[in-house]
Amino acid sequence: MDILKHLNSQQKEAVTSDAKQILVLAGPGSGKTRVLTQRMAYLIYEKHVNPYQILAVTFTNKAAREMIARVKKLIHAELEGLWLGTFHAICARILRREADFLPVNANFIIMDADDQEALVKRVIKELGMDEKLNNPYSIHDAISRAKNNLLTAKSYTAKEYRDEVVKKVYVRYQNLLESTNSVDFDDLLFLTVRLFEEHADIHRKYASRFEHVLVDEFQDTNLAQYILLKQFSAFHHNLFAVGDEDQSIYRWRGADYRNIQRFEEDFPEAHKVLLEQNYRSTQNVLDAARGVIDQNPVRTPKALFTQRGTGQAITLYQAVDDYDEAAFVVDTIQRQMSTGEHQGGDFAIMYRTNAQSRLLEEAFLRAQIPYRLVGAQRFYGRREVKDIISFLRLVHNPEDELSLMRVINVPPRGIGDKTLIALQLVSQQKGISPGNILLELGEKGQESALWQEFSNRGGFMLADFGRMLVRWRKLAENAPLPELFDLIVQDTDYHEYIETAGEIGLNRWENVLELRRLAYEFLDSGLTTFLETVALVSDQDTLPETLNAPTLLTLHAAKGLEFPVVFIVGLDDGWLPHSRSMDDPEEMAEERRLFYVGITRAKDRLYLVRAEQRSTFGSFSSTYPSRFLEDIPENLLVRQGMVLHSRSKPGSEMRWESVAKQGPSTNGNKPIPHYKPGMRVRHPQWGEGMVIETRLDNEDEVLSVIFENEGIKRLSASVAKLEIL
DNA sequence: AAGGCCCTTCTTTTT
DNA sequence: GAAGGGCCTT
Repeated sequence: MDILKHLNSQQKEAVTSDAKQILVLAGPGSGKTRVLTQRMAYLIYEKHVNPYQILAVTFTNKAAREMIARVKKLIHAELEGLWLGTFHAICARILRREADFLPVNANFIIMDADDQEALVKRVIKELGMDEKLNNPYSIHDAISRAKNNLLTAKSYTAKEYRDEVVKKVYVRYQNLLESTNSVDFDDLLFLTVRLFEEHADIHRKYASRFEHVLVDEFQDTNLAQYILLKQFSAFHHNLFAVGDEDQSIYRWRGADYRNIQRFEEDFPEAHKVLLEQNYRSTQNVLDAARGVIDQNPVRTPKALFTQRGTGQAITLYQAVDDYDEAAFVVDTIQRQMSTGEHQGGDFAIMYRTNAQSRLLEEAFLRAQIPYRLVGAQRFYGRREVKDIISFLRLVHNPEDELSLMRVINVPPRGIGDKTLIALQLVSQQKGISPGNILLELGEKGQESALWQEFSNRGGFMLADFGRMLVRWRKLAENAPLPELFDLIVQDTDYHEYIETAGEIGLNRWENVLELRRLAYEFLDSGLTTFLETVALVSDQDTLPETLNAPTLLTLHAAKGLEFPVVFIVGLDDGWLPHSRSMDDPEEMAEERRLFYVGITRAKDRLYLVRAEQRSTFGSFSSTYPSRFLEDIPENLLVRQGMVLHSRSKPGSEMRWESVAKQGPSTNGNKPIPHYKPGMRVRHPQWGEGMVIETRLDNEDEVLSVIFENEGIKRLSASVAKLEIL
């Protein structure tokens, strides 16, 4: 039977096992996704399990989509009724169906990270606490952790003063969520667990349906998710988990790789399979990865091997500074693309923090090489995108106060502090939510009993906005989403608003159009689905699949992906490992796993890059090489770039290959600055501009020029054909 | 009410 | 080196 054809014996063992609980410990590149998809195909095709009775959980929507496609291909059939998605998406689906038993109704809004923090901030203010002393981020973090450990506000125990603060905020925070018909990310899981605990009949309904439960990336489940898995499989007890302790990188989000050990304790009969053959990387890459991960104390030892041969040496490039780091990456890519050795999509550049992408992006722009940037936050966190989504959320759920407050005066429509205070006051007195007050004013205008509660001017302004809201809601009832989208943009003059905002170089309107394009994909499914999808997108979901270009992404976002050529940049102590992880051994171990994940993404070629100096907000500071670099056997490495100076450890004899820079400007001439700040110049594409800064970078001159229509651009004098005016 | 200016403060990772 | 907050002026 061809479903099993391309499997090795360990994989086959996992796919066809008759055991009820199966734990597959799968090293990187060992065919974990393949095992998962073939297992599903095997169950359906061979064991005649109805897809309707299968539940599979992945970590990203992208992984879910890919998995569905692969299973379909294997069995040449549709997968009617199969449930496959992220924990959050699956829980949202259940909660909407069973909303009768929840503190919110089926139209609930899902709060994203920004919303959550804003809400916490609001509560802190409301309770008269000092924001400086009670960092909203960390309080929200504590609340989130509590929820992931299944602690309600009531059951949250306060041992120290800080816990009391958290508890107080938690109570009010949860109240606000309920009264505005919202849930946060963590509630999706927590409410489902409680729903099952408190309603045996509902629990039975789902548990008896799901004859087989499968889960990917099991090492990154938190307590709530682990309990959910047990609940889902409580009737048939068929639980198939795939994971790898060494790739656990979400501890800070409540994930606990010890769930793997817990699984073995909870299900002593479980069948355990180790996948150790790696099909992805060369031996050199695997040896480097192993050198790094072997330093972690608590782990199941795995003997990863490959038949792909030794492969090329790993390049360790030491840059002068972070500009040089970016230049090295882009030069190397440019060279390998021009020789035809690789195409754009073969490359990935990974870093620890999102901020590190900036210089890389600029370098790619300068070299005129398109690139793909992975990161949902970068799009959905944009002000204009959040604004439009807030309007839509308001249409969907007028009680969503956070959205209302966000956009009630965007663009400015004369609703200021005074009017808002009045609105809050009336809302409290009458027990009507601000959104519903607006709707009432919008519908009845001066006829409304509420009219007299407001000042003349305030009343008119609020009623104006209310009228728009009423109109939008009416349209939303039967018109397709893009039509609603357009009406909102039109009614609010949003285009004009962002175009006249006077910010240079920001293509805000393009982001709005991009969001509109996205809305088109929801012609049939409508507003609710759109908002839910938007709330639950993961970073990896934003990877433009069709563009064959180098990919920029964080190490976290890299999990589960692979690339022929991988650059890991910023290998300096304080960046990787990150400075925030320095004083906790558990966090340090996680940083190491993060590096391990990065290394093992590489199929053929691995570049490790660090910079002797980095600009951390404005000022340059020197760095030390990442401590993890010491754990890579020297014989795997070829060192390039600048020579380590006195700060390197005495006695560590290192071979450095001095390489001529092969940028476009290698001509041996000593550079003389040609440009001065204040000069007027003309660029062939961008037109006239003024030089605001120049600096000599290796053999080239780097200019910052402000263009009339393009804003500030950084360019290299040797590449940009500038004309001095 | 709104916009401009200067100040600080901060930057992990994300479903 | 950006973004938000506070304070000023119009």
